[in-house]
Amino acid sequence: AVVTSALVNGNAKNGALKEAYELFKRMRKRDVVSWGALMTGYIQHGYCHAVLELFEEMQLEGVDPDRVIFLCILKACSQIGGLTLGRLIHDEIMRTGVNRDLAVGNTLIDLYARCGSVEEADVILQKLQNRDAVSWSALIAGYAQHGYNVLVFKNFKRMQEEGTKPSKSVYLCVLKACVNLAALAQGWVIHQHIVKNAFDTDVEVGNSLIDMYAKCGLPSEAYQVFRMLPKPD
RNA sequence: GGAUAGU
Repeated sequence: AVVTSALVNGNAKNGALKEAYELFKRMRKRDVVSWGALMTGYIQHGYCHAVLELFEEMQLEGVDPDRVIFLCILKACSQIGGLTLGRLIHDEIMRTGVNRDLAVGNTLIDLYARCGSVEEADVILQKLQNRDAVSWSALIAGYAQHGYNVLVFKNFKRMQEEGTKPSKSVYLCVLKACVNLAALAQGWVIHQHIVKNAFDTDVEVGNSLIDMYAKCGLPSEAYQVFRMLPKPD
């Protein structure tokens, strides 16, 4: 079962989902890891509904979910906006105690934030003892996506106050909030942060800086940033 | 032997 689960995983990750599934079906003793390997393959290729169907099937076989299964289901719910099922899974997670797991906590934050239930996402982050940069970026991305621009800034500040360095994703979200608010002064401050933390050589960050300056009414600075970006050779 | 955030 160990070897076959590894093979299922390999095939599933390479996008050979059919092969992974065939292999999986022929296993005589499938365990929770085999299910998890198959589900992560499906989720990584965007087959959310298939993951939910596999979950039904797994439960019918009497296999108890573990943290990886929960992660897959939560991610599937998050991607399809399945807040109702997500809440049910959340309840089950609370009963099993895996809610203190960092990845599970972060995925719960992502679920609620992405589905627009941002206050619930914030509550989970507050309760997550070992929250990290991913926890904050999941929350902040939710705020940015749903137009809570002021909360993007507030939480950008909060994460730094507790000593967590903003990641590239967070900077992209904050720049997006600057654009939404046409906040040039804020954008300039963020630009200084970005330079100080050496994210300015990153092409995606650079592109967002250009976008921000162009839309906030400072095309000359947009041009400067453009010129500073590394050229392909 | 399977895990979480931006594009």
